[in-house]
Amino acid sequence: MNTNFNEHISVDCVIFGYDLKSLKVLLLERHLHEPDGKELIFMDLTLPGNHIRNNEDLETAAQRILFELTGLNDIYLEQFAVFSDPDRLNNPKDQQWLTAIGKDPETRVITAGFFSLIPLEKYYLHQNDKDSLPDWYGKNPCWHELNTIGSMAFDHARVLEAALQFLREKIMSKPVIFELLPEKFTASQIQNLYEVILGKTLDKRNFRKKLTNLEFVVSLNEKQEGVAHKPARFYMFSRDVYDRKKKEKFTLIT
Amino acid sequence: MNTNFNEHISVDCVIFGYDLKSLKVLLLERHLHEPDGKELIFMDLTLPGNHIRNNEDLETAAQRILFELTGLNDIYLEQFAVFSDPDRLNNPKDQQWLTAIGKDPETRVITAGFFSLIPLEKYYLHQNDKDSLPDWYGKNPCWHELNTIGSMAFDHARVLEAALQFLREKIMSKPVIFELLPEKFTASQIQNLYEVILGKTLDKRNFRKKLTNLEFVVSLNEKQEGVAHKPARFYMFSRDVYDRKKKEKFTLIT
DNA sequence: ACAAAAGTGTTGTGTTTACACCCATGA
DNA sequence: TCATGGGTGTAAACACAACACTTTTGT
Repeated sequence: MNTNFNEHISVDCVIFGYDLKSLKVLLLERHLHEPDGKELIFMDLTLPGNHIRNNEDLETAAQRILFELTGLNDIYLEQFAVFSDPDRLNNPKDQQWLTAIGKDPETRVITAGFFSLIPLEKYYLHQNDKDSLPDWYGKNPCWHELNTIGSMAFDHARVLEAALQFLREKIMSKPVIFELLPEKFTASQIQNLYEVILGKTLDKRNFRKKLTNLEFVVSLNEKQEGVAHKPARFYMFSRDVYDRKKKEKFTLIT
Repeated sequence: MNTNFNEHISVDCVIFGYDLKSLKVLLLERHLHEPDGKELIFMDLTLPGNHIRNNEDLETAAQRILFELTGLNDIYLEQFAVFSDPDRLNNPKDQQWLTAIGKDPETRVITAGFFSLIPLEKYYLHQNDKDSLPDWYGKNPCWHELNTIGSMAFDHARVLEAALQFLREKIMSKPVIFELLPEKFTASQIQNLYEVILGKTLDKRNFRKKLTNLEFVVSLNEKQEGVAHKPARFYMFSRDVYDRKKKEKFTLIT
């Protein structure tokens, strides 16, 4: 087994981030230029992704590719689906692009979707140099608001939609919500996060009742400062306590 | 794109069946003979699986392969995980077998696991002719009790374990349990099925209370006949009603 | 008459929902 | 003193867990 790229298998990463206001997703730009000159033919958006190497696990590949394209390092990644439609790269734009970067547009490629959640404040994206990079390389990694995303490459709109659905189901049964929050967060922040993910509003009093009843959400003796209203108390998630009493079910929402 | 086999991508199917007593899984035998003669070198068990064709969706491939190997036709299949460890085919036995059937044992292969549930009584497996088939072809499809399974090919023990875990989680939130039952079933039959899948016993009265409260489980005016005890009432699952009121949550178990 | 499995209700406890007002801070 | 979001309690409805005896059938 060698370290070449496997031309049939790729990974794509859907990285969700939360800035204490809205849910965002990490995307790159895909550019296509005239073969000779600098003329831009089109630009659209793409998930960070690429082909795996033959000696790599899918997850290792996803970690590597994400790092290469965006500078994000060593973050929790989880595979959530595989996209295997034989026609998934057959839109005219995609065929044109594949041909332009020197690939055989007929090659069958399946992709594994990976998903991750990070608190925006904690990570910095590196910026690559748009103009010196070849067309096959994703440009300008950026966070995008979920509901204002333009045209996407390949079947990435579908991949994103599936990831969002996966996220919605996952937060109902596993404590992944905390991956999106800063270490210390207020009750309203976590409630707002649920609301933006699920797209519905929740009752404040009932939500807080449940929150404060969870033993693994520990209330700190620390409050917001410098806000123009009654300062809110901070909480944090204790994975220790959670692991110790996994049995207790995770129902912040019903 | 062509119809050749893709040497990097395979599918494996974990088909669970229930015979109103215990949970079973569908396996084939993998044989390895001396290159010349009829001498059997080893035999172990394998999930039904094979490589996909380049013009096939993963699910289409799984359907085709399952049919070719076992005769099962047009059954509900769902992808549940991908197995991509670069060393997944590197056990000595597997390397020997791959070489013997004329494959390059160094080729990287990832496999998509598919999973299905069927009521045993409704399906017949075709029997293939062990002795006239080449070694690369799975032999003698059979239902095996889950807790008496011998040595398995490749990483199939892991695949099976993952499928079982997936099933345990899935029955808690989706009405897939009914896929394992005959159209008409009794309360004890469905309770026993939960018990064998989850590996724990449930309270009869509480279970039946919940069962009869589900609007999409309709109670029939029909009873068992010829049993040496009080005959039990039959129920059936109405997908119609379920689809109409998806909102109501699916909790036969807590 | 016996064996075998079906069927059935109550009570205490915890969980969910719905709902409206006062509080602390900075500007 | 105003605007902003923080913070709190109760009652009614419902869901859950624990628990033991009677019924119907075939043999």
